[in-house]
Amino acid sequence: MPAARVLIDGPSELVFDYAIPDGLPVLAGCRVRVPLRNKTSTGTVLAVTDHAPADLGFALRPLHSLTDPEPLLTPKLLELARWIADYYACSIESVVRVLLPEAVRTEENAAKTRKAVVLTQLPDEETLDQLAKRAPKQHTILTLLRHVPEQQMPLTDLGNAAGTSVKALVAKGFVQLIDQQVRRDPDADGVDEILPTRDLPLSEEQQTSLDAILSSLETDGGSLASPPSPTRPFLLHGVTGSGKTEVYLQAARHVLEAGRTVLVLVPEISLTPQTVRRFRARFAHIQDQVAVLHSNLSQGERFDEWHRIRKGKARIVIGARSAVFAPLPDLGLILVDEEHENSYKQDQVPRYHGRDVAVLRAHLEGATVVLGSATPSLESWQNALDQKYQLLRLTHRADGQSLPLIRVIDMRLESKKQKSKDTFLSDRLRSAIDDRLAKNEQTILFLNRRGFARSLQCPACGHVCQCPHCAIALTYHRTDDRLICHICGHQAVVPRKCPECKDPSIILQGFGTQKVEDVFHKVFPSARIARIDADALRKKNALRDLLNAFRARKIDLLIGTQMIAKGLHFPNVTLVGILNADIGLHVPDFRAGERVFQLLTQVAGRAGRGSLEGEVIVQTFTPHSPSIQFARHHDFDGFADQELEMRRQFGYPPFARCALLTVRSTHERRAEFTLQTLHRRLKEALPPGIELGEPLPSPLVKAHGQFRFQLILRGPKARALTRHVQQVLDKTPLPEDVTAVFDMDALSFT
DNA sequence: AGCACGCCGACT
DNA sequence: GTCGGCGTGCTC
Repeated sequence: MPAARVLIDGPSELVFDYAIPDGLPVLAGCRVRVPLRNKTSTGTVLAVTDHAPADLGFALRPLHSLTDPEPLLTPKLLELARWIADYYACSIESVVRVLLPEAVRTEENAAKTRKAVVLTQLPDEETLDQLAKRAPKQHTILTLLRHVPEQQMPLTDLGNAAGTSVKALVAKGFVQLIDQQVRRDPDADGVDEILPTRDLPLSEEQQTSLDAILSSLETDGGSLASPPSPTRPFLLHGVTGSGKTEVYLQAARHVLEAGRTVLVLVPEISLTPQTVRRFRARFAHIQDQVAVLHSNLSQGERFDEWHRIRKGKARIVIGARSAVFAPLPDLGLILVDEEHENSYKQDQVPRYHGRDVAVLRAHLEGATVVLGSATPSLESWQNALDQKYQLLRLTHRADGQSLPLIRVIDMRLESKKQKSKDTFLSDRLRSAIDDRLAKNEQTILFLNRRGFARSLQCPACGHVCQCPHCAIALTYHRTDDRLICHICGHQAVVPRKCPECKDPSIILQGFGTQKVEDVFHKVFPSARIARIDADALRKKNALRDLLNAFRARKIDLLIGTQMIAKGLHFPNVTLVGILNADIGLHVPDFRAGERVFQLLTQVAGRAGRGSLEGEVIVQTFTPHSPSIQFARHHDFDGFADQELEMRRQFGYPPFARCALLTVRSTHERRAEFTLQTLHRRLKEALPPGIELGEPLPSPLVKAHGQFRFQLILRGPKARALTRHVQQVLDKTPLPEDVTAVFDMDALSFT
């Protein structure tokens, strides 16, 4: 008898086999109801076999029924899940959980309905006249219904007092009450009005890129007769403002016209609304076919969007990382915007990289994948150099503007000149801002730090206020007048005197967006200044409102963190100031230089996007660092060359695969000892080529009340690395209260 | 001896 | 997650 392997719903990872009753069309990916002990549970079929496993020693119980007639997961998505489980050393169950999120599985989230009144039979004129006199309310409702589309409207739209009148009309047989399905639209409150756009004329480079993408779509068919064959992924390297989006949009149009579907990945949830709007505007005639998928949707929204996508009602899906699993049928094109962004890597199990999964999914589905960036990751860049990816380049800005002029200011000289230790505004930047204010042009100031000031340090004894749960300094937040830990959120009151030496002159160190804002109000009293960072944006829609105000030129000076580095397009911005370019350059991470280069390039790209020329002023204490110098000359190739040389020399990615094994526990000794044990076992029978790092305390020794120890593994082949670690973990029971975490292709080493 | 409670492993 | 078996320990 055939059997089904079923993953039971719920937080546990139970997988059991069930017999399939005769005639029930159970396929892998189906949702089923199964007996579990003396109850009924729901679950997902992972696989179907012809015969039950032989050595069980008991008869399989038969599964009850299918919840949906068709499988919710396609064989290709299940294959993707198996690959991810294998590659990232996690259970297939954990991957299926992501493929088929809770909100999508839960039947309570199924279609939301509301009562609607529908006109069934209009009474004759005579009756109508009578109603007008005797029951004017009923008459009004009938006349209303006559003139609305489909002659129906939601009950609530008739006002709260309509109930009795409607009841009377139902009794007379003129109207009926029905349950109307309502779509829970995640973008509903974001849409003011969408003005349709048309394809823009393309530059020569854009046209060449588009042609290459389209020809790959043609050769790989999409015809039903021949299954599509995989094509090489494209790496679209386009300088900031070069019009990558226009290439995406036109490629998407061709795919949609060919009857296939499009998946668009953006690095952050906050970037989805603007992308959705751009696609809805371009595809205005089918704008209800645009769906949004990310982890901030409500359960209902998620349910509706997911099922709309699976049924082919939504043919364009836009979302963050997890949208890579969108159940699109006939997938033709995957666009990964800002492919270098680290946020594509999930920092929980399964620790997959959205970009890499996109490449694999495209391969499995015979779709074309385009990775776009102004600053490609060195991993993707090396793949292009190796001809694994096909490189497409946009070297000019679309509007013919030149890239902004970047000036580097040596803050060491500036400090001497101004005779102050915490200078953050150079004379050059100050006069540049004055100049823009006079010309009524806009400025963006970028600062890579949250909060009012970094830390609270005693000038007498050097004591720094630290978080009791995490080994980092607390950050002072002025609006709350509190110290807050940026790792765990712990809050503390500000001490009046030093907790160590009782000196009352404890002072604030460093500077954050709030302090910068304060100082700038004093230096530029006439300027309209606003601040954008995670703290200022707790309110819903705060980001959208602020950006709208900035676009409408109600703000002269925008101060912000990372957030304003990405994808924003403001034609009137002619000056971008980077206050502290060094931040992040001195962290213990081999990708530090790459991150600073990316950040500077992206932020600088916000300047001069309109008809006016842009200028960028970079303040730094290390003006000669390669990241800063190459960014200054807009020289991605030069940066990549020297950075790749360094990576090759030291055996870092992309020339080796790199993984991180972390052990956590509330007991410091237990965590350390467990990692040492794992290290010893990993060392025994270490496959050739794998380099095993020493067990060390994590750079952030303590976080969330747990002690962390880690080791780094490197090797030429990801699979060999994963397999070895998996084998050791499988046969090493962990002590109580100890967790081990394996992160393949780790991007963060803290 | 009889019963309450809580831990722990099994659930196909 | 949830059920039930079983051991512990307290009470009748």
